[in-house]
Amino acid sequence: MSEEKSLNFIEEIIEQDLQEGKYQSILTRFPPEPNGYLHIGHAKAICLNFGLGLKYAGKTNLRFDDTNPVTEDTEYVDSIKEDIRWLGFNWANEFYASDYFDALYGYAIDLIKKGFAYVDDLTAEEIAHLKGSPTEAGKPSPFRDRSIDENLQLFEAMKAGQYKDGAKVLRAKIDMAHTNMLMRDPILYRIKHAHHHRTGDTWCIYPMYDFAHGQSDSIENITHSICTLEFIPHRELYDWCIEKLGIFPSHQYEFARLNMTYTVMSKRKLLQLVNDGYVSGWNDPRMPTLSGFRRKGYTPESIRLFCDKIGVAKRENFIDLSLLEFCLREELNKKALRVMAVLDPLKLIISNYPDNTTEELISENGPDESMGTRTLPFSKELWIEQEDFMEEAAKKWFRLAPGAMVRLKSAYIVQCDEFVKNEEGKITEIHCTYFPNSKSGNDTSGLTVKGTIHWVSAAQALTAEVRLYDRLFRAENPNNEEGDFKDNINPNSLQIIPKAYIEPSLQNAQLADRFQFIRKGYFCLDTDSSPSHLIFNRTATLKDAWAKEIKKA
RNA sequence: UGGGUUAUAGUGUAAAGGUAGCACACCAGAUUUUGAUUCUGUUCGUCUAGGUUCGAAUCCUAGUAACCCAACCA
Repeated sequence: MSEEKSLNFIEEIIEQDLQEGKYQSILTRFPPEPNGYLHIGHAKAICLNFGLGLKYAGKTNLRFDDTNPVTEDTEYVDSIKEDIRWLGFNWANEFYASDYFDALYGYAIDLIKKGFAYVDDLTAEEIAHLKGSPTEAGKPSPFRDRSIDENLQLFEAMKAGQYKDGAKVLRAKIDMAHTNMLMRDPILYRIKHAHHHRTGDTWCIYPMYDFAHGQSDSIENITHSICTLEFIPHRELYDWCIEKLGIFPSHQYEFARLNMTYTVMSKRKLLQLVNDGYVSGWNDPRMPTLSGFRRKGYTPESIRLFCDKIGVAKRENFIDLSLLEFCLREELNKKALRVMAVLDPLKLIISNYPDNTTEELISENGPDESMGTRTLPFSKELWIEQEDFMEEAAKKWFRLAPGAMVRLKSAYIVQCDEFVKNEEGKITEIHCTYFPNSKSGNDTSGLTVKGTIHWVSAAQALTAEVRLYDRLFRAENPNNEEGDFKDNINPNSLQIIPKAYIEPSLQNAQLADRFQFIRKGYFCLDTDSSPSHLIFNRTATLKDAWAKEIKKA
């Protein structure tokens, strides 16, 4: 029953490289910039890079691309490491582009000496202006032809801190008329008198991405440097640097980043949601960040499965959020402990059940027998779900209604005799008769019912806060809509139920536990929870055929 | 208007000249002490127009569309 899975285009390249003996083994890297938290799009890149290392008996480095001290911080470094470990991957080495600042500086000197780089005194605006446009060639800077000695001197003075931010830059000398804008004398080094999270105040000049990334790959002997599509134009410059410097030739390959429905993936936008208070933080369960998914109750396995299913290719993609949810349910369905919780309570009184009596019933913890059983208290007064009763039964209604019978999960069959309504027209109580010989597992009543509902014994029920999450955006693609993406935020993305009734066994719930509140969804403890104030997050709903039925009508 | 990249069911992703397959979603049904799970089935696709070939998603020609590139961000 082995299912042969076809290779993605990067695996094909690797297998060919290995076959031809171009490399004995492969080395990949995951290169985040520590200026934000990792999101589900990063998970795709992580699974790809680390997965390749694992699949081909190679290795993968974690390298922080920390060349811009202004936006970077150790808070992000720590969160990124935590998230990668949580996803289940181990890096061979933890490196930083800042580890290579000396080497990079040396490379710059080398380029100057070879006549391939020069110091430019122009302002940012002037440089941009002379750069031309995609359809219009650029013009050379008046400083382009400085002598090698002068460039050397000036660059050293830059490093020594003799100039203010922006006063000078080091540029590559390539071709101001190049069709690739990036090749029009790109900036290699800029002056930033800023404190770096690792090198402190040692440097006041910092290399640009294009002068750091490829060389860092090269220094580490990365064989396959995998990045997203928008870096395609950079490859020419990547290769140019490696060639002019005569260093180890790493190669860059590009794949399409992940896009997903009902969310945004850009770090800039996520940062905005955090800073402007639309969410409680980077790890808000509505965020597409890995820390958000973790808090919401997603498992690393489900995210890895998702990354496996979406594939790797070069074309733009827009993945349905439901695929992620499918992967989640796929796993949780097998693992989650089944328990009962009533979120929107309605009192059910069993008229013919003895007063002041509690019965211990046995219920299975999950579909797999190995998950065992537990006992549940059952008594005369129960809480059931408001939505499980209908005053006038709809078509195909299997639940409670006047005269209707249902099975109380793991307990008895009851029949509704009457109900009580308050002045506002809200149903407050329903009265039933139970059939003593219909006890679950020992049913001799001969009755058959179509519906089974969950319940909690009122006397023994615990209370808990329950947080119900929905998608953060109401538009399938918030980026495509008119106006600001934030205008499309779903106003009902979080619904807090301050007092839900839950079965007593939940008192001992642990953070790592995964539950299915029967018929209501998958839930887990929130990090804010405490034994005296339990808080549960809804990880995902269950598929709901009845909800669909209603929609149709 | 220059350069680059990509086009296969609704969404993804396979098929390396030889039966267009798989997953999710959708729809219909069976089972069910969760209207869950599980199982079965239906519908739906090669960007367009030409050409080569016994045979084209695949090769050729010409179009078209989408995305990326003019940060001292990565």
